[in-house]
Amino acid sequence: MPTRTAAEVRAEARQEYDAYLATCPARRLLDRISDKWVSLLLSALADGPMRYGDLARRVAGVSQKMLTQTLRALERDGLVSRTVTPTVPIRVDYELTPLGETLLPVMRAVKDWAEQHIEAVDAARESYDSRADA
Amino acid sequence: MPTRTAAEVRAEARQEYDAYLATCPARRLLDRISDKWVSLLLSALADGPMRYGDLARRVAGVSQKMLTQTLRALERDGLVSRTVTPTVPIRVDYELTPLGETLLPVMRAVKDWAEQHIEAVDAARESYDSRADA
DNA sequence: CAGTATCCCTCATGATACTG
DNA sequence: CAGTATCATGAGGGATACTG
Repeated sequence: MPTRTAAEVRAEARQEYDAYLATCPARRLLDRISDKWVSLLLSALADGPMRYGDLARRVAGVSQKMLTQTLRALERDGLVSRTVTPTVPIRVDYELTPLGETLLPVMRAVKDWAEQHIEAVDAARESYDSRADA
Repeated sequence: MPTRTAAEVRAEARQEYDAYLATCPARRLLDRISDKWVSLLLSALADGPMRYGDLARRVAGVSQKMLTQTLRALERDGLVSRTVTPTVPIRVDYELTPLGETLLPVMRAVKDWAEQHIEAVDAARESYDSRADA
């Protein structure tokens, strides 16, 4: 009789794995940029600084909660800067940091692959589905 | 009195937005590669074909459900090929397709950015948190 | 060996309402 | 204007058990 069951061994492997994912740089970057709203906000900010309300309008469909939450995360990671002007009414500007700007080429690489190969993916998908339907 | 409330307008914007996201090539690629297990499987397969059980061991921590589900999705998208050898016991090999291999440079670009800039991100995060804690 | 089927539960997101 | 707080839901993912 083993000291640990197969399930226990796998559970432990998963924990180690999660710990690895939490520290793996590439994984962390993927998690960050693949967030639903991040790429939209970054590309909106690529054109220059924007106010909170401008972003809300530009990225129509985002809730206040997610807009704030996403911007805070980007600010925390040093990718976006937040500037408060304590006028009345208050004014807050968001802007890409130099670090944030270095991310744009990576986003572009993703976009380029997608635009070049998405048709092949769609064709493969259609082919797969037609086989499955048969 | 407006025909549509602000909430209705936003709800409609979200729908249009979701439709846009569903077709946007770059978005779809991001969704695909940022899936929790995809990058692991792709890099495992980058070294050559692997059997189902090999992948399960190599990517320790993945459940059978997610392993199968992820492989099926990759196969459907034409990124991975699945070859069944109906011996007893059955044997199934997975392998990157040529299309799947074109994805590796993109993954490398992500990895390179991460390795070059992750320290800056960590520093920003620490700085942000120490401010917040104050 | 390589899956499929089922249940369950957490977490992320969104809607809504309120505030400095 | 630019948020914060609270609540609800639903989809993703895991554990477990079963199968060709």
